[in-house]
Amino acid sequence: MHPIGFESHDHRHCIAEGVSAAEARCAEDGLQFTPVRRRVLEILLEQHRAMGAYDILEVLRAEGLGSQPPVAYRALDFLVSHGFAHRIERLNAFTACAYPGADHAPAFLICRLCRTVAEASAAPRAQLDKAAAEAGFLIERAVIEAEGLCPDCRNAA
Amino acid sequence: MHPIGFESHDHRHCIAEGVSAAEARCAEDGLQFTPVRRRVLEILLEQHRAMGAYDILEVLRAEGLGSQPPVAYRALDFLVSHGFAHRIERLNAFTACAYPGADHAPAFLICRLCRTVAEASAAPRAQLDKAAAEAGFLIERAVIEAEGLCPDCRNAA
DNA sequence: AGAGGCGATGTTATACTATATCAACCCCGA
DNA sequence: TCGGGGTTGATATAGTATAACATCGCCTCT
Repeated sequence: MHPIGFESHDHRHCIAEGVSAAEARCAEDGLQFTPVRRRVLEILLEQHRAMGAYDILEVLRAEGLGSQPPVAYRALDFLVSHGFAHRIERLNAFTACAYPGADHAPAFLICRLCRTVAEASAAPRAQLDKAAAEAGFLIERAVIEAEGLCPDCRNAA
Repeated sequence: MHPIGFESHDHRHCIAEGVSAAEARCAEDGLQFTPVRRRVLEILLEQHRAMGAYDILEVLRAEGLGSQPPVAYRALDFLVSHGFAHRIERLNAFTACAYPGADHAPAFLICRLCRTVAEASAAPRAQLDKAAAEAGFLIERAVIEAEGLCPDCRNAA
């Protein structure tokens, strides 16, 4: 409900919590939290920003963790499919999940200038679910993405 | 509110209405409804489906209306920016607007099998607006896209 | 120990989506 | 007639994503 991403906060906490939540879930579910996967999650967690797969690949390459697109895409697919990260469709980019562990239908507030992404957890889905049910449509996955200006860029402009 | 796209209907009506609404708005606002733009809108209107820019380009090419990507993208940009069509971020594709003329924030129900797209007009935005306002975020544009199975594909499966 | 399966990674190649750039054209109004 | 705005034509290139196949390490079953 309350979006995470704009207000100042102890960001080391976000990183630590994101990594350890993923670690725990992987241990619990028998998933492999490999070095590449861990590092990609860390890269995403370093900022509340959307990053393209090729931005991430550049970092991996510099660190000797892989140099070809599939390396980045595979790690991102893993993170997204297990809820540790989200894909921002509007930007063809990715961001770390701000509510790791919570089973949630996220809504994103995306700044078009600095690409900061805030994540609100409780998506306003009531009407959408109702419309879908009436139409006989089975929703498997819904994305809500709002684009605009974050508080900082708003002030700067 | 009520989604358009799945139930059987007189589809010629959709096409006629879509084209004539665009025609009227262009005349009113001094916009040029050129042959390429008209044809692209017609192509989109022919089905309640998301089509990629290159799918459209293929049709244009076969009809001698243009053969290079910018032709399709320019026409699509025009249609989208004036509300005659929508971009489906999830699919990197486009669909004709089902409520031409109405000023609306659309929500989409996208079938992952047949790519049929239904459009619901009244987006459930109250909570999103509230969260954004609290965060000091200025929403300029919001997309809601639900992916799943349409009634037909659901029955088939 | 050896065989086989499974998931992850390495690597090459290629497909798909989108835009920058500049030239040509057309219509209209000054 | 000249110039400007908007549209189109055409070439090139940028950006995003996946297919396909080889290899490796690990675990298990025998």
